[in-house]
Amino acid sequence: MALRHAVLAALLEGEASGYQLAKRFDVSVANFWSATPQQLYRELERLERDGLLSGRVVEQRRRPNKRVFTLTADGREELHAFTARPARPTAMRDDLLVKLQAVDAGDQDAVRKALTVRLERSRGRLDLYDRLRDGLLDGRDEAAYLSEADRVGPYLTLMAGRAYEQENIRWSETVLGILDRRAAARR
Amino acid sequence: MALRHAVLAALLEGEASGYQLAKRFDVSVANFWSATPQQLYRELERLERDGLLSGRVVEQRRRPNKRVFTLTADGREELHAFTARPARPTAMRDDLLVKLQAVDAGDQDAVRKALTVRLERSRGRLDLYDRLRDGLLDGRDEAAYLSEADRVGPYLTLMAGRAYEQENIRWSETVLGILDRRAAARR
DNA sequence: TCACACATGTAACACGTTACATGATTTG
DNA sequence: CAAATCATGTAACGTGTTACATGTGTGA
Repeated sequence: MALRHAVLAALLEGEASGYQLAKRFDVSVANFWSATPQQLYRELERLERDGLLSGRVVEQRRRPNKRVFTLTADGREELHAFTARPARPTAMRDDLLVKLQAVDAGDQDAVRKALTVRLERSRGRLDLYDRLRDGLLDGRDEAAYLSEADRVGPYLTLMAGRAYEQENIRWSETVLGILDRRAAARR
Repeated sequence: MALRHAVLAALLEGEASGYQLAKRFDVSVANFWSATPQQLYRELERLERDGLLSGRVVEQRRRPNKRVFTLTADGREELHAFTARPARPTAMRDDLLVKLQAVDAGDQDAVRKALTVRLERSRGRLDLYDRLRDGLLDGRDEAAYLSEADRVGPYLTLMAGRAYEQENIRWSETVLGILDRRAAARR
């Protein structure tokens, strides 16, 4: 039941329509909670029905109208209560690692290819996170930011994403090296 | 559809019953694909029905009988084909990071508590992975192991788990430090 | 004797994914 | 003129979670 809370947490950044929320998830939230647009539309309806969000239609001239959603007081309370409930251990589910586990009985070249794709993706994400970080810091150093900012949550989750991608890059490079050496030794 | 392939990959280590497979997932597979016993029982039935596994009943004297499953030739082929299909980007879903994102509107102490629980868990997992690694290496160094072993997949995914938990430990410690300093500054 | 490990499942529900549908406007 | 972006959704299906049910054997 944490998609709800990921949505509520994302709306702390300010009101959004389903479409805008999907964008927001793509760039920053996906880092700790990924969701498809369809899930978001469904969840927004439920949250509104349950009184945790309120929606209103914004009429637009050269665009289709949109429905933007804002946290209600109940929504904020629910989010607060959620942070106090015990978190359950995270479930990892990584396609690529299943492939790597089976690499000795699988297609070596395809797995190496998949690793390079992952590596490139991680580099891209890291670049994005660095740019987002620069935007948050806005010239200040980290210590200054942390003592001035009234919200540190988004910064800390961003740093988690950065660390995760950096580790991913290091690990992928190591594994690619190992697989390449083994491939060379087999010829 | 990758639970199937995680099960097939886990059975590369040798035949297992549903119960044994659940244990195997807990200690090593959970690192890249977590699943509940219920999911495993369901999937084992499907895989047998589809001819990718064959099951046989092992009668036991002082224990309930068990059904152990083995990869069939079709199962190995399917696993090979899977390694060659494009992997999709991993979907992160982390409860704790949702809480951290909302920490400024949430219960600070509860979030710090949750972080220490996560930290302890990561330390435990890291210890486990170190012991599993020692078991695999069996006195050899990594280079010797990698050139001698006929399967490197399980070692490489284990190293992914190690790296992930190490990073988690570093990051949790940093974040706890930051939150503690902020809590102190607010008094 | 009490809790834990062995061993297998069912049922109901919640959540996530994929494909499709619609239609306007802006950018190349 | 085509492709991408804005904007919202439905339907069908596949996967994952939770609670429950059952019974034996082993070790503290």
